[in-house]
Amino acid sequence: MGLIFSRQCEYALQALLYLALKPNGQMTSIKELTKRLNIPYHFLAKILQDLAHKELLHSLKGPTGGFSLGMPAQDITLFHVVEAVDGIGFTNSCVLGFKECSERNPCAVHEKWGSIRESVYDMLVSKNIAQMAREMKKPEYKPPFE
Amino acid sequence: MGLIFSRQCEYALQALLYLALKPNGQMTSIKELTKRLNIPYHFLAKILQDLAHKELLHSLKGPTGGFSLGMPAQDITLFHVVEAVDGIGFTNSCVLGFKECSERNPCAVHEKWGSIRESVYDMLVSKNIAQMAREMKKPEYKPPFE
DNA sequence: CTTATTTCAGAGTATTTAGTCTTAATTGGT
DNA sequence: ACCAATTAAGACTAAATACTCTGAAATAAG
Repeated sequence: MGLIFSRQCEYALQALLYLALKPNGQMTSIKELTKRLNIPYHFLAKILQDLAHKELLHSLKGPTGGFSLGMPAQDITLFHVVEAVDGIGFTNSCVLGFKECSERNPCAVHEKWGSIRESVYDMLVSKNIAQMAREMKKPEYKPPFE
Repeated sequence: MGLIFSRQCEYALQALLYLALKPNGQMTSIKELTKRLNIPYHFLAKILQDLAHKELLHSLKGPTGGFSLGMPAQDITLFHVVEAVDGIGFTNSCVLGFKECSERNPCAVHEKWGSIRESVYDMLVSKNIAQMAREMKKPEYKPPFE
């Protein structure tokens, strides 16, 4: 049912966005994240663990421990996250599910879908989470983590 | 993993397209369909059964029985099929998974995604399976059912 | 050194989606 | 009437995804 991205990926994006709003290097606990983002505790823990392995996050144990971004927020695009969590199979698969779909051998919506796919790709690479976090700070935006 | 549509939906689309190439009212057996489309027999049987319940297909038992389109091919759009099989949740859900995402309270990619979603919708309603089937008949197009 | 707090790791459960199997019902042809 | 071919139906298994639980390891603070 998840539209394009898995729920896991959505949660990852939400968490990274939340962390991007924090002062540089400040650690944030899973507890705080799940409380604000309304994501199941242990599930989020798994996801963050995974993101740490993939170096998108830095983690520290013990009291005062938690997670922080593994690199500058402006260097992390939506694409990075999606790639890390869901993979990028969508960039070359046929909407109708035909295995043999290609330029030479297109399905009936091959071209139309091609341009839509480009738009999606553009959206993913043109947005970094620093920008996005800033936009979400605007007063008229009531963030999901409130 | 399924890009946008479930595998079930992809199979349904492929089957309907195949049937749209058949002379009006001619019955086609599951056996023929699975052979040509390379879809697991019993799974396709379930899917077709379901499409028959939803009146997109007409079915007949017995020898010479099988399935045929439940209405003229030019009246069936991609949207009809997707709606029947997967539902149309994608028309109003947030890419980032925020529940509260709306015009008043947009996420950081709300507008960009909005226009992409419109393109997808356009693609789905502008194509009927008669057209699509015709395009697939072109000699340079090697259909998936060969 | 002890303790409280936190992530880490791995096993376990639940739900959904994908796919299978078996038996019954229908129907055309002989 | 009979037979063979076909869909109908429902229970079943498999795999993927979503989510939970428990115990261990790290570490900051007293």
